Amino acid sequence: MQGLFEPLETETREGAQLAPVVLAVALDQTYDYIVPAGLEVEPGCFVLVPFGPQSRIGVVWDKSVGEPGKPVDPKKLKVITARLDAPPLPEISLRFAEWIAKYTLAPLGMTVRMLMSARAVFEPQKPRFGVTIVGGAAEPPRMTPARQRALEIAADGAIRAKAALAAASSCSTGVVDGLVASGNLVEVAIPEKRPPVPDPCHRVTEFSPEQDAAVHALRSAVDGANFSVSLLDGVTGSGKTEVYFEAVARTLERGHQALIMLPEIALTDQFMRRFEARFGAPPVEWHSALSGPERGRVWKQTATGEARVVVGARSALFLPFSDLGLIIVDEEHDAGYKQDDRVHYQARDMAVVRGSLGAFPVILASATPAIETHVNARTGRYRHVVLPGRFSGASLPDVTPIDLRVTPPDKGKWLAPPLVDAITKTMADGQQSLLFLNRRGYAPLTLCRSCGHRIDCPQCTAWLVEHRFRGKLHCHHCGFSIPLPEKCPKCAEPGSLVACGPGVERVAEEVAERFPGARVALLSSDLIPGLTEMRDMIRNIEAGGIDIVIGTQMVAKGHHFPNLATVGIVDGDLGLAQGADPRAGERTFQLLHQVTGRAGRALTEGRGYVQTHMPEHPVMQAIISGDREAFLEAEIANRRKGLLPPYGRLVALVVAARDKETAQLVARDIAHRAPRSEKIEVLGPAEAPLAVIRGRHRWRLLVKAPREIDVQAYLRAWLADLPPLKGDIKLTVDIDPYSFL
DNA sequence: AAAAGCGACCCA
DNA sequence: GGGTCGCTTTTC
Repeated sequence: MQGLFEPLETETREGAQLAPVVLAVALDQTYDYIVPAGLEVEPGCFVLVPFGPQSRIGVVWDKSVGEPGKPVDPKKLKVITARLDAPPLPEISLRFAEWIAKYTLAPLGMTVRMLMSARAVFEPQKPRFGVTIVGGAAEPPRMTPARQRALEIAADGAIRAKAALAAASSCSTGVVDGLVASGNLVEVAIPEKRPPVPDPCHRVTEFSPEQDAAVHALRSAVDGANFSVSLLDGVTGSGKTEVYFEAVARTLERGHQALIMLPEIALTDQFMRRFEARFGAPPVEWHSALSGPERGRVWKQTATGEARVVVGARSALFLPFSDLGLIIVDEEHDAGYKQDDRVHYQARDMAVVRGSLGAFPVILASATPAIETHVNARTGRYRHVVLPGRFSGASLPDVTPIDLRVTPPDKGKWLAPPLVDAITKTMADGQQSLLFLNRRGYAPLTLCRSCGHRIDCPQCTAWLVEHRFRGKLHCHHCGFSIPLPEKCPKCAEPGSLVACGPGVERVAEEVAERFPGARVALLSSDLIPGLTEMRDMIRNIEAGGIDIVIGTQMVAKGHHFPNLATVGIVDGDLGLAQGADPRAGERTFQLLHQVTGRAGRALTEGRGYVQTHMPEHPVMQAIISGDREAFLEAEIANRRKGLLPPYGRLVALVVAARDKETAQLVARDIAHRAPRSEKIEVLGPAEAPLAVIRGRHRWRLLVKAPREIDVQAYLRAWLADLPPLKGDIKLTVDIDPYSFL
């Protein structure tokens, strides 16, 4: 609900009214501006203001922020140029921006920037034009078959875009233009189309008794009309989506908006169809693939309340919802919810904050909840809603380890004999197989057989990855690429370069050799040009048009392939090597569990195979036995012992500079200046595992604090006393880091 | 975040 | 002297 804020009280001595304004720049304070006579501004509204030599858009705030007590020189005060007619931000959005800025130590201007992500909202909107029939006009002087067809289609009086009418009557837009010239059609503005309204009663879903209990629990959370967090915990295929749809339905019945967050937009197509089946209308989408005008439209619709249900990526959290009453975070364990550029925030945790500010329930859903979420559910901070078993009688796949020490693949090959046999059998049964390898490209390393040179990135500490389909070597950290060289760049020996190790492209090559008749789909983000192509491919797989799917982690998430019987994990050990990352085990478990869970979701019995060099590793044991609880116990005990999240808090500080010594010295100096504290540990500096990115050397510090400590206050005190950073030195602060590279 | 300000350096 | 380059400072 858009409430009225406290009135603005600041005034100059001459009596002119002042308004504090936050600008979308990296500054942590408001700037006061004179409100010209006759202009009405209220907190949350957007204004155009002069800022130094430039003109910028800002948000009128409801109080001064930063630089306390310092009176502004009245001569410096400038006047607001204009008020923009974009809908003002609701008060909760201002509080949310402040909260995140405080928590992440980002400047307020940067979190406000996230509230202004739809630039089109601030530009004068140009209506789109279309054509419609003119009643009673005389027949055009030269009637042609094409003109005839166009007029017949336009006869219903609807307004259509020129291109749409031309396509419908299979002619060029020239024909349409001709009819406009002859006066039979007229150009009119196309009215903004309103989003269709989802109907909570459109179709009633049949639930099993277990599901019914979960539905009831979530509905009562919505009816509680207050802040609460529920963990909806159920294996893949247990019907989580349909269950939380009922909470959405209840929210709609109570007249509030709902937000459903998904980690990956590629997932949305199947999701949209399920949503539409339940509610009779699609939800409003929000993600990075939207065009500028589309973003503007959605942004406005959330502000006016026309958008009832939004499905979106993490940035949807910053839409100006007028009356949000529920957030669902699907696949809540997914690391994609952590944003690691500009403002470092964890969208799942910020969704909980948003719920608390808006006094409404938040539902976290996952088959493999994050350890943090688990602990919160166990200690009663979150409600734990469990969905046991798979729906429609299908069982979870059996997972068989393939010990690569016992049955290794042939030399230069990557699929071990037992996995090849399983795929052969699956094909013979007319079912689908999925091969998973979380590595893009053809080979992660190219080396020279003659001189031993390994081709690395000139500006990062990383090997160049061969992408054979594109004929290039790429750096996955900075975007550097070179054409695939013919000879060694070091010793110039021709034909001496060899590809080492597998990427998905190489697995696809092996599959094509071994199964010449198979229809193969290769799903890797760098090989798919856009959202449409991705969706077409997924639909093709669903429809059974593919025998073997090969993919990176984008196939692990959420898809439902009814005919998929066998899942093979090419390298189960891949994620476990990341030594310093306390979440490596958990993440590998989640990923492997999600991938193997793709098999046998319909009626077929699913089978999973994990190729590994260490079948005795606890993560592998947990995957093989399916004993999630035992694994969780061990991980939780581990976290508690090591004071790792959620029992302790981590903050990563990274110092980066072009010069290695400078970066190291500054990092050491910063560590040295850390305020003494008995409870807080400052580790490092140590050279980052990815020591150089884009030519900048990086040194890391890790701060470890007990949960109850106000780590932000500690950091603020520490960083405020630091001498200003000179030159190209950059310091980034990452509260609750997810990446340890 | 972006532009103005300012000093260091280069050149003929 | 004029001009450019790169770093620092300022923005109500």
